[in-house]
Amino acid sequence: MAFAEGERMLIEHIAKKELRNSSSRSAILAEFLKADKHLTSEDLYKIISTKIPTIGIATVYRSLHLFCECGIARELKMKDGISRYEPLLGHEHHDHLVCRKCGKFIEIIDEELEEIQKKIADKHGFDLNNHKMELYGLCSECS
Amino acid sequence: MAFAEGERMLIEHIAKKELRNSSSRSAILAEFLKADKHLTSEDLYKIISTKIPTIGIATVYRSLHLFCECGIARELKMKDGISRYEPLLGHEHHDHLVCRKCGKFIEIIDEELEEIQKKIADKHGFDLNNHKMELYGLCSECS
DNA sequence: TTATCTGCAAAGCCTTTGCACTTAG
DNA sequence: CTAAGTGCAAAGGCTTTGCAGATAA
Repeated sequence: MAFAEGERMLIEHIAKKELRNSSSRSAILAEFLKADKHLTSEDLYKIISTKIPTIGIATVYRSLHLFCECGIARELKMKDGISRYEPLLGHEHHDHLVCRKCGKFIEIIDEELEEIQKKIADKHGFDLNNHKMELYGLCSECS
Repeated sequence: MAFAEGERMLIEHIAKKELRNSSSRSAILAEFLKADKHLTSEDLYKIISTKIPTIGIATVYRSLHLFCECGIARELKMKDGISRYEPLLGHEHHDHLVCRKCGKFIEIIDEELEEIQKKIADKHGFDLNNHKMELYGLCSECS
């Protein structure tokens, strides 16, 4: 279960860095994992606010950064300049298909693609450890 | 030659949109194409400033947007949140290999990759018209 | 107790916009 | 002359940071 795993990863990270457990952070993590999709800091802030009305958006940002550090989340800078954060747990390494009209976001997992990426990196002597691919177009409903 | 082509594209766009020719804009275009690499607005602003000291960065931004509109340039939002603009002329459709350490930027052109992207889009009923891929890792000199 | 965590507001940073002036057509 | 282009400074929008009070250990 993603939640338990995420919680474990966060706790480990906190232990390693000698940070502290906090109820706000746990709540933010829980909501983030529950949503299980790409969220902006604002999205997450709104969700948390319904549970913890006094929370500040700075805490959301600080938590998201922490989640990225310990591998629970990944930050994506999209075309609109707004960062989105996506959970990595239970999602294999993937890319995105984005509809230019309705904004639909589809996760792609493709073996063949991964292989080619690796091949390209090798050819240029790169030691690959991350990548980002976004395909933009019109989805079947919008075209 | 990229410059002549870029100038032609800009002029056509200007004609179509009933805009006007301006010396600043031409100078910005010339420097942009001369650099022939990824530039931030700040980079380009500095370059132009040496030729036209009175120019404002707003004009650089406005020009870059125009170049993107007419297909001379493309805007890339990178991990650091700063937009970079790259010339499209004389460069086939390509992706990027980025070194996480030294920032080296390599353009990739790969037929096979393009095909797979198309295949993936088809599978999901998407009509693809754009994509962005960045592979992050360590280059041979940095690893 | 002590260092971390938090909310708040202020500051940062890149980018855009309003305005009055300039300039192309 | 008219509408687009420009520089400047101010405003925007997202994100980060400083600070004093709250909280975990």
